[in-house]
Amino acid sequence: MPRSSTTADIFTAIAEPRRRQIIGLLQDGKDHAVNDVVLLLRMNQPAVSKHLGVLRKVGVVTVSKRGQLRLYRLNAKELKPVHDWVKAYERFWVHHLDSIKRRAEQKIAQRTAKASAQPEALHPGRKEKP
Amino acid sequence: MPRSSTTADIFTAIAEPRRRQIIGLLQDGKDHAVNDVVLLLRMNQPAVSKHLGVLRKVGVVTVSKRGQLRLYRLNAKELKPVHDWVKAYERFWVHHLDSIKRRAEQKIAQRTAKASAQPEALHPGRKEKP
DNA sequence: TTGACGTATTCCAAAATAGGAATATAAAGT
DNA sequence: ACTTTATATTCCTATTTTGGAATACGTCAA
Repeated sequence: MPRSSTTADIFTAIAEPRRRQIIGLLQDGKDHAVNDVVLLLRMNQPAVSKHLGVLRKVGVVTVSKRGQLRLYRLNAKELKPVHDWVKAYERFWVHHLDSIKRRAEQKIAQRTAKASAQPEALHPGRKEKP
Repeated sequence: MPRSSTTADIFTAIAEPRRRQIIGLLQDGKDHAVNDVVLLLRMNQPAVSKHLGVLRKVGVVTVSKRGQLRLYRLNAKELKPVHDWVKAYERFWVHHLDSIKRRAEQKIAQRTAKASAQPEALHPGRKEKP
C-alpha cells in the first residue's frame, strides 16, 4: 500500500513545507486572494491552487468568493489536534521554571534558616512508590 | 515531482499514523525492543523495523543494542519544532479567559461611555492602498 | 556447528504525490 | 462579443511511499 490517503488528514496536510508556508501567510486571520499567495511565496498559480485545495479539504482554510477572487482564510482550530498530540511530549523539553525556582527558593530558605542543617534534597533519586 | 524527500523531516515522519502510534508507545521514556512494538501494535515485524528506521533517521528515536535486541527509546525533543510551529496558532482556539474578560469590560465601558458610536468594521472590503 | 531467535534489508507492486504545462472555467472590463 | 484577469482543473511524469513476502544478518544457546 502507499502512503495512507493524505488529503484527508491534517498531519499529512502540514507535512508539506509549502503548505506550512501558506498557512503561515494566513496567520493574520484575514482574507487572502490566491494571487496574494502566488506573489508573496513566489510559487506559480496552479501550485498554489492545488495546495489551497488540499488545505481546504482538511478544513484548515475556508474560501469565500468576491467577484473573480477566491478569498482564503485560515481556520486554525483545525490545527488543534496537532497541538494536542505534540503537547503530550512537551514535558520532555520544557523544564518548568516555576518548579526550578521553587526548589531553589526552598534550598535558600533552608540554608539561611538553619545554616548548618544537612541538605536532604541533594540526592535526587527516583521516588518510585515512596 | 513527488513529495519532497520526506524521510529527512520530522513533519513528514509524524504524518504516518502508525509512526505516531509507535511514538505514543515510547512515551514512557523507557527502552523498547522491536518485538514489544510488534506485539503491542499488532504490526508485523518488517513494518515496525521500517517505521523505526524512519523515526531514527529524523532523530526522534535512538537505538541501543543489547544482545540481539535493538532497544529503541524516544528522543522527544526532536518534536519541539512541531510544537513550536503549531504553538503559533494556539491563540486561535485558546481563549485566555483574562483577555476575554478584559476586552469585554473594555467594550462595555466604551458602550456605556458614548452609547452611539457607528460600527466601522462591518464592511470588510479589501483596503488595498487606502 | 547447527539451530532458534530478533531484527534489518531487499524486492516487488499498488497507490499517491507534487510540479509543469496546457487548458478550462468564470467573472469583469471594454 | 471580445479580451483580460483570476482561479481551478486536467494530463503527464518522475519520484516516493507503504505493505508483504522473502531473505539476509547477527546473536545466543545447545
